[in-house]
Amino acid sequence: MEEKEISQAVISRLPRYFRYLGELKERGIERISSQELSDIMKVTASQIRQDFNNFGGFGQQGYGYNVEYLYDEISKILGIDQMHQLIIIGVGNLGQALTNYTNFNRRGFVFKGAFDCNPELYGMKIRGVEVRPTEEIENFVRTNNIDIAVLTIPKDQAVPMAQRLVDCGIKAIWNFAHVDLDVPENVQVENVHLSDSLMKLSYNITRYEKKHGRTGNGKTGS
Amino acid sequence: MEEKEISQAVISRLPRYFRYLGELKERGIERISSQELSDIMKVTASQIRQDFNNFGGFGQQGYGYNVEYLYDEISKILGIDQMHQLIIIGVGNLGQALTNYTNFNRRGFVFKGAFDCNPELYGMKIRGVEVRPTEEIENFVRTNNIDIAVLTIPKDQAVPMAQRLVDCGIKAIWNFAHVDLDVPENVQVENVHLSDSLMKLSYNITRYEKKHGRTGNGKTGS
DNA sequence: AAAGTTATGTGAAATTAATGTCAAATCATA
DNA sequence: TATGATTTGACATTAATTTCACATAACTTT
Ligand SMILES: NC(=O)c1ccc[n+]([C@@H]2O[C@H](COP(=O)([O-])OP(=O)(O)OC[C@H]3O[C@@H](n4cnc5c(N)ncnc54)[C@H](O)[C@@H]3O)[C@@H](O)[C@H]2O)c1
Ligand SMILES: NC(=O)c1ccc[n+]([C@@H]2O[C@H](COP(=O)([O-])OP(=O)(O)OC[C@H]3O[C@@H](n4cnc5c(N)ncnc54)[C@H](O)[C@@H]3O)[C@@H](O)[C@H]2O)c1
Repeated sequence: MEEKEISQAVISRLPRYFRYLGELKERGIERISSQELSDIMKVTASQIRQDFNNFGGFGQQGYGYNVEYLYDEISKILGIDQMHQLIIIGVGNLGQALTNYTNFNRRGFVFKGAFDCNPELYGMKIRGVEVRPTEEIENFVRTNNIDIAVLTIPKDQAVPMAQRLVDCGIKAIWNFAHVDLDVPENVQVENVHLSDSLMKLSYNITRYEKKHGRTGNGKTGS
Repeated sequence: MEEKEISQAVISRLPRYFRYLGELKERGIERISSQELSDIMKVTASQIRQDFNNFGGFGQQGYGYNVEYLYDEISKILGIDQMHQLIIIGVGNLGQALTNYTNFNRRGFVFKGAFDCNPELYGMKIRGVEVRPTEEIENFVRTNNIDIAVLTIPKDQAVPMAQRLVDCGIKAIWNFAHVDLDVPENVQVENVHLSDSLMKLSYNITRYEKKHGRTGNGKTGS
């Protein structure tokens, strides 16, 4: 059986489809055509059909797509029909914020453990999740079938920690440290580089102002 | 003068170049060829040259690129040679984590104000930034030359809040709420959809397991 | 059940992005 | 200052992605 590789460009769009379909579902809408979805989402109907067709025909000619069915299929494609066990490494500002966020749960992402190297944090509980010393990571990952490690530690710590995670059989790393991780291909990495995102925003501000001749609000410190 | 539009694909790569150049600069390295950078960054030398050339010739034939000069030029392109004034709207888990993060400062992104609708938070200070009632947003944005609003409020609040920000002349919105904002083209939006990012990770885990036939937490186990 | 309508799925065309190639400029060196 | 090595910038080529267009299947209505 020939499984063709789906491009990441397509995958990146799936969560957005999923979100819109979830909203339609909640509003009790049963069916939708690629054209209607196109109007709502501001992407071409053609792209919508192409995207879905990568995974097989979910629609019906003359009818369109069944919202609930399509929603379920996308959730299967994304693998969020299954539970994922997470641990968080680095219980600082960002680590705590993520652990406290309840909405990941609703998509089947469950925080099972939290780890830090700061002894003062040991035993502290965040939404029922206890903070443990980093020494326990390896054992915890293995005995609790952890899929994903969330890395919210300083960047110089992230590289060796990623290696430890790889060595104890983690499946994926959600990396918030501002550094590239070099891992084998059996470990998936998704980077969230917030500074990069902010810089892109800065570029777009600058570009717009250049193009439209507004030099800005005088600013530069003041 | 004909200013050709640079594709967002190129822009997305600039912060990464910037990061690597910063590291080279700190290590005291003066010059680098596209081939050397290619080896370090794992992108083709051709793409590096092509990317830089979008903005004019920064290199010298037979020599390569001057690290510091290139670093400075990219920082100008990204607009981070200038200060940016930020406000944060929604001082919850995520809002506080972001406000506490000192590294944005070093790139010229400065938090000038924080706003929430919860009266219990008014007057609270986060790294010297005082939390104010949302009613004061409009006036604050105008009198303090705020460029960027960071939106860390629930998604149903984000849409009307974005409208208020647009109306009082904000230049950009850094949106963490899981919803698409519809704003005029003079306002730049950069979305950080963390759930989308997690779903992509989930997809890649699933894809890898499908491809390699490991259904459970079988481990790499060497 | 037939006729007309709708909207998918698909292959082809167009566009956009990435990679490969090489002449020409500059560097290093003797 | 001449020579050979290096490396960019520009252009050509290839690959990937998006859009177009339409035959075809299924729906709806009479
Ligand atoms: N907070 C933000 O808004 C933000 C934004 C962008 C990027 N980041 C990145 O996220 C990471 C965390 O940021 P933060 O603001 O939460 O930092 P933080 O200092 O608040 O927290 C870091 C935590 O990691 C722990 N730690 C350090 N080394 C460790 C190790 N080897 N093993 C386990 N725990 C360790 C520390 O004890 C601390 O509790 C950093 O890499 C930062 O660059 C954060
Ligand atoms: N915390 C996370 O890790 C995380 C992850 C992904 C997405 N998000 C998104 O970020 C946003 C904030 O998440 P959070 O975890 O910080 O939530 P939170 O509940 O901790 O904080 C939200 C804050 O916004 C304030 N608020 C609500 N409505 C407001 C309004 N109209 N004006 C001003 N302030 C208002 C609340 O009083 C609260 O202080 C949400 O949209 C959430 O979906 C958060």
